[in-house]
Parts: sequence; C-alpha cells; structure tokens
Amino acid sequence: MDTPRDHLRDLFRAAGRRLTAQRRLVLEVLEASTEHLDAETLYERARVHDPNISLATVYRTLAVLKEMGLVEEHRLGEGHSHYESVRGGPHYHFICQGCGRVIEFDTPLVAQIEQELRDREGVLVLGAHLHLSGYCAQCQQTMHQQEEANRQ
Amino acid sequence: MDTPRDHLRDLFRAAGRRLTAQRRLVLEVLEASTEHLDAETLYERARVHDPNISLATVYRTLAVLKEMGLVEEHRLGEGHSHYESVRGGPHYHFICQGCGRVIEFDTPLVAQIEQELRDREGVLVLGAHLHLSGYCAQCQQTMHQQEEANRQ
DNA sequence: CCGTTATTGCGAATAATTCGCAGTAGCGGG
DNA sequence: CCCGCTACTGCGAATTATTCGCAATAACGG
Ligand SMILES: [Mn+2]
Ligand SMILES: [Mn+2]
Ligand SMILES: [Zn+2]
Ligand SMILES: [Zn+2]
Repeated sequence: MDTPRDHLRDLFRAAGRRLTAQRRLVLEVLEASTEHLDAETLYERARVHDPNISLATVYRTLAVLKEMGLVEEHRLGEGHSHYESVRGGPHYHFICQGCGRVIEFDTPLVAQIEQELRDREGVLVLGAHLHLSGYCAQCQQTMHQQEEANRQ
Repeated sequence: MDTPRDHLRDLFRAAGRRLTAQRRLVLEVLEASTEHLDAETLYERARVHDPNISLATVYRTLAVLKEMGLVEEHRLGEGHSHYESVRGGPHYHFICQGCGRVIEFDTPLVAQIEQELRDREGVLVLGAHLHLSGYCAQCQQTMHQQEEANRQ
C-alpha cells in the first residue's frame, strides 16, 4: 500500500530528484495555508519546524516544486512573488487595490479563451493566469463614506 | 485649436503634474514601439534623444504614466517588468516559453468574466491581465523535429 | 553499510528598482 | 517677458528580491 509520503517520493524520483526533509517541509507549509505566501513568510513558517533551513533552500525548493507542477507562482502586484500549492482545478484571482485581499474564482470561460487561441494561432497553451484588480465591495463602501466625510 | 502636445499637457495638469521633456520622450519611445519594452531598453532608446536622461527618471516616469493610465506594466515571466503604451481597447497576452514571442489577442470573454465576478462578489474591476503561456506553433514544430532526431 | 552526487547552509553577488538630496526647470501669475 | 514656487531631475547610494559559489551533508540505490 502507498502512503502519501511514498507517493511524493516517487514523484521526486520520477523527476530525478531527491525528497529531502526541507522539500517536504516547504510543501507542507504551503499546503497548510489557504493564503498565497511569499518566500519570506514561507521561510519564517518553515523555520518553526526546522530552524536550520535557509532562505536559499526555500527559493530553490520553490523553483523545483514549480517545475514539477506542485506549486504555482503569482505576481499579485507587489515587488515579490507569492506561492500556493496546486490543489484542485485551476482558478483565477482578483486583488483589491485597497486592502490587498485576494478573491479566488473559477470560470470555464478561460478554457474557452484558450481553445479560441489554440484554434486561431496554433499555439499550445500550458498555463493561464488571469489577474483582475480593482476594489472589493468593502473597500468601495469605505471610499464612498470618505467622500461623504470630505464633502462636509 | 488643440495640438496633441497641448492635449497631453492638459492631461498632466489635470493630474497636478508637469509635462517635462523627459516624460514626453519616454512616452514617445513607448508609442513608437510595437514591442513590450523593459526599463533598460526604454532607457537606451530615450538616451538617443536625450543623453542626460537618467534611469531613475525612466522608472519614475513609468510610475507616473502608469498611474495616469497612459502606460501598462506587464510581467512576462522574466525577472523584470515590460511596459507598453495604452492605445486602443484592452488586449491580452500569450508568451511562448520556447522563443519568448508575445502574441497579443483580444476577446470579449474577459469582459464577461469581469461582469460575472462583479455580479457574484460586488467588486469593482478596474484592470484585467490575462497571461497565457505555452509554445507557439513554430516552437512546437521545432520540438517535434528534435524528438525525431533523438529517436535516430 | 557505502559511495556517489544531489542538495544544503552560508555568505557574497546580482539584478531590478527605489531613495535622498542638491540643483534645475515647468508653469501660473504679475 | 520675468519671477517665484516647487515639482522634477540626475546622481550615486540604498533596498529588496532572488541567485550563486562552495564546502559540508545526507538521500538513496546497490
Ligand atoms: Mn490562488
Ligand atoms: Mn501588449
Ligand atoms: Zn478591499
Ligand atoms: Zn515560440
């Protein structure tokens, strides 16, 4: 019988890589989080379990996990990247410019767009990042209230 | 009668900013290009016309132009940003992982996705970046040929 | 248990972008 | 056309994010 850990090791072996404690840890931290973590935060959380892990290893591990398709990298408008483990199907992101909140959503229309582009240009689509930005319902409220306050 | 230059100055004045020679130049370089330029390339091209312009000013100008909605910033998978002037309607990007070629395309489906999200979450959508990646028709060909060669 | 070598930790290096500051120049008003 | 205010610029240094070089370590196939 296969434990999940064995399965993960097989994934690494198939990719000609070794499953190290650090790599397992980084992946665990990512899988334990519902947020999109940046490298520094990931590093801090990993250090709780392994105080010796280095930031360089976190970056190197993220690159490996990304290459293996276990992790996705996102640019959420800040000067650095955020990461999340690949769970279910693909999904997309809305980022509020006011509070930074990220709303995840899915839609079959992206697949439809991919299909269109494949037909029209003959490209092979492997990844799709849709990144909407603006203001969440809450921040719109806040802004309206501020406008009223200013008018007084 | 309004010359385009006057119009541009009005845009800046309305934003409480000054229209400087450097800003006009950076915008001209961007508008003269069909590609997505990075800051360094933009800097080099601007220096042809104004050898004294500084890289810091290029970055500061890009920030201003972006804020004014005249320029868009893109992350095309490299470690730095690319910029393009905002011309007609919105459009989206496919980046080939093989050759780096960027294919621009448009589709009403993105607006439809925005609409859906607005209805479902009450958000105000101000920007949409759709970034597909994979292999262009040409690079797929090249890859297939290499596979055959390897099989010999 | 061994040997090979992929991987790690560390600190230094790089790349991209931003900042601080003193000097310059855009532009509204007279 | 000239002035004055202050936004903007060039310069070099500082920051931030990420990558590298290298010697020591540990994964794992045999
Ligand atoms: Mn997500
Ligand atoms: Mn474009
Ligand atoms: Zn918000
Ligand atoms: Zn290509």
